[in-house]
Amino acid sequence: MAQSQALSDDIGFLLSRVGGMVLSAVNKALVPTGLRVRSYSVLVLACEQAEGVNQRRVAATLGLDPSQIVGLVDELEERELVLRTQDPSDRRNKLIAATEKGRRLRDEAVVRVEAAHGRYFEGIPESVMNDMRKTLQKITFPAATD
Amino acid sequence: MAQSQALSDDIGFLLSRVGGMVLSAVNKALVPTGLRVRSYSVLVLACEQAEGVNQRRVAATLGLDPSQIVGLVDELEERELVLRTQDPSDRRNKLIAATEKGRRLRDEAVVRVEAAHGRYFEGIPESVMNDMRKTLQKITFPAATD
DNA sequence: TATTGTTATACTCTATAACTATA
DNA sequence: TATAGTTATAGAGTATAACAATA
Repeated sequence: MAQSQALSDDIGFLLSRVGGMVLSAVNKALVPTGLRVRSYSVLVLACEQAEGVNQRRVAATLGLDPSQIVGLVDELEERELVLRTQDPSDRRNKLIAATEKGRRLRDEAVVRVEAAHGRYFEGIPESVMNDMRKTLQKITFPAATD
Repeated sequence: MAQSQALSDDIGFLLSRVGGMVLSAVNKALVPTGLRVRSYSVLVLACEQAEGVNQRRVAATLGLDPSQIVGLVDELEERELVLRTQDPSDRRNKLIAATEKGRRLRDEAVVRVEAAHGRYFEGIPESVMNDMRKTLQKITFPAATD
């Protein structure tokens, strides 16, 4: 069966292909905000916890090397969208927390991102989207047993 | 609803994330063949049609710019895995066709790729995988109304 | 000794424009 | 003039190793 499988039936090919399409569409949709997918993702994570997230956790969630987070946070910090503070309980940690300005930009950006997604996923049944979401979450975060 | 959505529920994020994971796993699995995902994909397409595919079609299927195909085909041609011949019916076209050596390497590579996929997708119900495959195909190739 | 964040570097991938040959 | 392939180049993303501060 592997022998006769066409490339267009290959699930890995399809995932990478659609992932790439969505990524570049979202990058285009984000142009007016001055964000890109990477910096947008960091900002969204910073908004999720009032006390802030440490860079290690951001790196793990995004699947990036911690060294790549530095520049992204630098950029957001310069625009005053996030604050980088030292964790008092462990001074090696830095906590990245969104500012009010950051939250406002995130809200605007989320709308743009959703609109970009819409173009790709409209017409697909809700149940199929939910199954796909759960499957992808299981693969991305195997620890979370849900 | 958009406002409260966490990044880990974002379907675009999940697709890009898993797409990237699979891509890099497949690249690692392909090391013994001397292929990478890109050149592997071109080889598989070249095997699909005995008469060969033109580079424009390869570019469209892979979602790449035609200029990026040139180097990939060069590489495969140097290893005698494909032949690049001129289409007699339209001499602007070049047809990329797999050699016997190319087909043998493809067969070996497919096995490695399937094994790499297995690690990510094992335990996911067949029906869910089929729905996901169909959904992704619909997004990638909207023309094929299937 | 191990961990967080940082810096630096080299490599791959991506996007774009311009050129040639054919139609 | 339009299309297939090619070349060249700049920018973005990726991977790795080494370092300082802290635990």
